[in-house]
Amino acid sequence: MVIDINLSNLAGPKLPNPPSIPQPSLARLPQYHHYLVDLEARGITRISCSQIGGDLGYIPVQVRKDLQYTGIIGKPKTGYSVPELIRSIETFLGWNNINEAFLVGAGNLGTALLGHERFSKFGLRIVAAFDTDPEKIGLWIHEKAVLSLDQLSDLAQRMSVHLGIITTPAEAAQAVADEMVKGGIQAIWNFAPVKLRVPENIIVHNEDLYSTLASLSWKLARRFNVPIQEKEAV
Amino acid sequence: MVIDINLSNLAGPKLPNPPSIPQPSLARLPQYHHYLVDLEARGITRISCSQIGGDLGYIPVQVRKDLQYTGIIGKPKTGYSVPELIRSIETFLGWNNINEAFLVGAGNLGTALLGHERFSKFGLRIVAAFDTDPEKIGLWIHEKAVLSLDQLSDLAQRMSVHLGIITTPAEAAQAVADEMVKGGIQAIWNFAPVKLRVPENIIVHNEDLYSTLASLSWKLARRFNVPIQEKEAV
DNA sequence: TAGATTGTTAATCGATTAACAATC
DNA sequence: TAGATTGTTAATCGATTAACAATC
Repeated sequence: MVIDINLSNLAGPKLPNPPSIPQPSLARLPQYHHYLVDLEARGITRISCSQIGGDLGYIPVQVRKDLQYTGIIGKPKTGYSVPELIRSIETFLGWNNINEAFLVGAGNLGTALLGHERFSKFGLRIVAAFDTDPEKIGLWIHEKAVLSLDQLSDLAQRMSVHLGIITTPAEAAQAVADEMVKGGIQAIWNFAPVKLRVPENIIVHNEDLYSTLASLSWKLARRFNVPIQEKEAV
Repeated sequence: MVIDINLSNLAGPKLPNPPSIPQPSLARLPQYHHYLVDLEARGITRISCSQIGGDLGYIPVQVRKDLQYTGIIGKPKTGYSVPELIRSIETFLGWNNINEAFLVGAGNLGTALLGHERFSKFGLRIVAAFDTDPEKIGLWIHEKAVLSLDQLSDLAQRMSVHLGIITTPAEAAQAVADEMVKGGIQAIWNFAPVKLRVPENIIVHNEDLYSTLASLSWKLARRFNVPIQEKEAV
């Protein structure tokens, strides 16, 4: 048995924790999961990579590689056990252990996330919201209290909440992130269109709607405004 | 002058329209844009790649390559003109021409997007919402009417709306996409965690929150449950 | 057994980074 | 001019895909 403990966490300017799975593979796992849960509901117990790939639009090898990262072992000729595969993905992603989270920014988007019950199936429970607007502080949104941002770092420490969600305007995001770090929060899910400056060891994931919007509008513009590109001849 | 018209749009199983800019670069452009607008507001008129990179956490070459795709030309020694660069990015992304969009799924997330005024600065105007829930049809959310999904394809054609936003539950998403395609919609911004099956020529971008959540929970789990990986010795 | 499917190693492809030339 | 910075070509790196071996 080979035990492989990675302690390179504290140093390293580029790889704070060399991921043993490529980011794109990681991002595809929930998609397989969703698909498999649906299969299971329909009573299907075994599945092959080609079948999964065919249904989701990937080539079989890619599916196989992705699934292998979760540690699943398939049987030649018959494929994988659907329930086993589901459990394997859930365990791998840590969806069995609930992460409690604080959300900052009780605007439209924040409210939407607070009301998203389904997150609890995927290891996420938002336990409280925070804001700086006195009109919002004291409200309850989807059964969660809206507290003053001042209380965040203290409460995060006392409740050992280690996940923070930022749904504030861009201008406020950095200050919120600073508060979160002060409170010992380990990971930040950032919906504000800003690159946050945080210590090395804090995990940050951006959900930047404007990036997607940029791609969409570029492609639409390209399609409608006839794709002509001018270049100065040399 | 070299004119380069790309007509490979209709065929090609892999490259429906070979992008002349890598997807990651495209996704970074809005970030530069945001940063530059802020600079401009502070009265700064010229900027170098190393400065931008230093502030946003990229190396200078990468910034330079990204910006070059927009067609901007800089001056050695002095860098780029801030206002020119802003305009260059906006033109490149097509943010000057407004895209009108239909949104389907007037739940929490849909409501949040309907209320997001800032989108209009980035070429997006959501003109109406749709739903199948009779309780919602007829309502007005953030000054936009909620109509019956039945009306979508007809209205999309008559108003030549070519962008659709899906904020329905996973189960409903495919049917909605089908309606959109029927109505002649060209591009879909999909927030449902499902891989949509649409014709080749339809542009689809997924905003899959569960992908991000997967990454976050995997990394958190990895951090807290001591990163030990067992492998069977050979 | 034969053949389908997993598992694994090698080749390809695209994005990032490095090295260097051009220019103000 | 000298030096900073852009522009461009080459090298590197990581993810995807192809080729093939192992196995039920």
